[in-house]
Amino acid sequence: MSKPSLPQGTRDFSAETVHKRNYILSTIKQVFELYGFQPLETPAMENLETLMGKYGEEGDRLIFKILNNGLNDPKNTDKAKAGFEKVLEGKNSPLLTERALKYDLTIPFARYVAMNHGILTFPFKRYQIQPVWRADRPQKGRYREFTQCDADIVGSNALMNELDLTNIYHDVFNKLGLKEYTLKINNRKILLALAESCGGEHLLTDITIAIDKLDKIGIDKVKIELEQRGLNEAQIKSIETYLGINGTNAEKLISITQLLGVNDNAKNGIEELTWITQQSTTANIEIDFTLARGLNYYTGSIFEVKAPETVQMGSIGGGGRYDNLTELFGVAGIPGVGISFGVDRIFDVLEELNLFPANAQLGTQVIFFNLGESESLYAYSIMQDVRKNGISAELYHEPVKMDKQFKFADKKKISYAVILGSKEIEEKICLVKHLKTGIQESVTIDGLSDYLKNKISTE
RNA sequence: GUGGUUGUAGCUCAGUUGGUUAGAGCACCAGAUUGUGAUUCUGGGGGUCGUGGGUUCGAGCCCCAUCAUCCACCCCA
Repeated sequence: MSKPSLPQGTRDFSAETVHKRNYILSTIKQVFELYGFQPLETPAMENLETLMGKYGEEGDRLIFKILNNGLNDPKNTDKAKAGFEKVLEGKNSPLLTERALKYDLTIPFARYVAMNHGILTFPFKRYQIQPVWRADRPQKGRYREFTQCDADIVGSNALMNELDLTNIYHDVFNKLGLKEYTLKINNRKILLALAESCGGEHLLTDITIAIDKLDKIGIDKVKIELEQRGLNEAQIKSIETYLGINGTNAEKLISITQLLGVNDNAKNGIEELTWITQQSTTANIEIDFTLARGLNYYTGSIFEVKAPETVQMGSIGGGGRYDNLTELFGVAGIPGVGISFGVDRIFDVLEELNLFPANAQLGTQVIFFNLGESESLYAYSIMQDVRKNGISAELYHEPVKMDKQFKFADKKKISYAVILGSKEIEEKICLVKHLKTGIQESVTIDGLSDYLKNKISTE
């Protein structure tokens, strides 16, 4: 047998990592619920048909497909071969694969809303935290299995929802200690107006894909890309002017009105942006007309969250408004707006800035040293009392040299050691040693739980 | 999907133009030390050199394949 290994792009999470991830996830969850969102979970797999064609050609290629069972049954041989022929042509075939792992949380959510729109109360606010899978080539900060963390409101056009979502970002990042984040905001209607002023709505996709890369490749290369996508010099010129707008939020709104204000779509978009930035009380919101976001289903406000500039990290969250997500599943007229947190990247940022609180990684708090068979049995009964008081405790599993027991405690980052030997038992006391400072105190056995509770809470 | 990088002990790595029985530091275990973490000393366990083929008298080293890794592109979180 060969050495055990993990599939490409997947990870095991150690206790420390799980504790830290849970700290992030429970913080987000708490805020979501505070804003009236309810949880939803959907299966790991969906029917392939549900997912295909929803993420563009590239996306279809990256969906993990699940091979049907029973293909080796002789009565299925012809079907399997026919299906295989189709796959060789680059097509999918239900003869071979009917199910796939979910690729994101949005499409399964849309499917859920389409299936249940009769019984849901609108506006429907749900959050969802689950793993998704993509058959992408892994690299820095990119995995084949990763956790998405979404909140959406469907069935309402009110801009109040956008305001709520920006405040959720603010609350979450403040609770996580990431006060220097930037929430970039733009409106797809303004981009649409830009496309129209350049010659037509059909240019929207090409323009958004190109300017979405501005951050990464610079203005010159964006111009080259626009040229390759078939735009002429005058069109590129006006896009460059658009991208050059800067200043405070208020100044940007004036500039954009001068540039595109005659266009109805632009007017709407600018109105929406103005309202959101005026109502929002946080200083972290920044209008950014270069923000485009690749996903084509966005139709109104779009968001993206940047980590503080001191850390080299792409976006740690994003979202936007869409008009007709459920139309794909035959239910029209349900608009929505949503946001997403990039949990893995937030993890890396908090790690780099050392923002995890010490209690985010707490394991065992107290260890009882094992000083012999009868002593340890006595210690065990005392330990049970300590556990009843909500303090996580363990007893060293065998009577070995204290040196070894100290090292064990050290490795497990346990804060306190309780020494309870024959001498102490006789005197009805025990010695409690704080392992970081080496300070040792004598405590009565009856008072041990209270002593530890007090110590741990004031640490 | 395209191009490149790396893979040797638990960890970090060395290993000469292919040549005896593959090394170091850290970690681990035991003893010096049978109730207080250090230091020091002594001894010890650990490797099918990612995997499978090939070339060769001989392969950790060369060739092919494969798996994993990291990086860039594409795309995206």
